[in-house]
Amino acid sequence: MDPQQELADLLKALGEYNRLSLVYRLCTCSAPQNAMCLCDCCSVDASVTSRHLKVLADEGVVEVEKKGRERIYSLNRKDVANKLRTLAAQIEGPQAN
Amino acid sequence: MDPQQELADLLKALGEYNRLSLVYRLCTCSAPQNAMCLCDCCSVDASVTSRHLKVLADEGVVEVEKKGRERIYSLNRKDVANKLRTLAAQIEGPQAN
DNA sequence: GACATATTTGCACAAATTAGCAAATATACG
DNA sequence: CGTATATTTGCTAATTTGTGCAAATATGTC
Repeated sequence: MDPQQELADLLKALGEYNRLSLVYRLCTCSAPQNAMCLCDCCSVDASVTSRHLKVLADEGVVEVEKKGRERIYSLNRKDVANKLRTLAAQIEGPQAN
Repeated sequence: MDPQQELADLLKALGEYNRLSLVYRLCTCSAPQNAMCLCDCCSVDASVTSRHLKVLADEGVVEVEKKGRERIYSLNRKDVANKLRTLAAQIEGPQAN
């Protein structure tokens, strides 16, 4: 797919309050979390959290691992950070002073 | 306003294809551009470009300067780049290796 | 098997978003 | 003043998005 479209989709995925809350939550937790635990950080129905997490997973922001009846989520830290930094560098332009 | 909400709004502003096109266009142009020139990079009506530029301006992504009947747009390079890098650092977490 | 917990899915709905077109506004220029 | 160019604004339509609730699915436990 168009890389620009992919980046736009990533930014859109991050650009929603509750999804960003989920990401922040995963940032600060050293251990991966299951969906119900993550559900606490945004005051919405569990089904909504489930859908938000799916969006984040589809965009590669989070990784999912099945563990019994739970889904354990963790951040794709390096990958997302690199994409954001690449964009930052492009926006900042050649001169870095 | 809630800083998390502000960041979400910034990311949402960047997370739309045509707006991201405008940002990229402003990235690569060394000189600031007026709206009609910027209009070329996304195949939409001028009024749509105008609205997209307003969104970007409201989020502090671009600066506007009136010059005659034109509006000259330029990127807030440092500011946007810093915000993206801050988020990248948070997502990446403590270990930077 | 019966039941509890975790998560997803179907459906409905309200709100937000994007887009286009025509009209309005602002400014330059003859 | 009349006209051309640049940009914004009002209106509308189509689409997407976020949400909640109930039902379905998946898995663990007794």
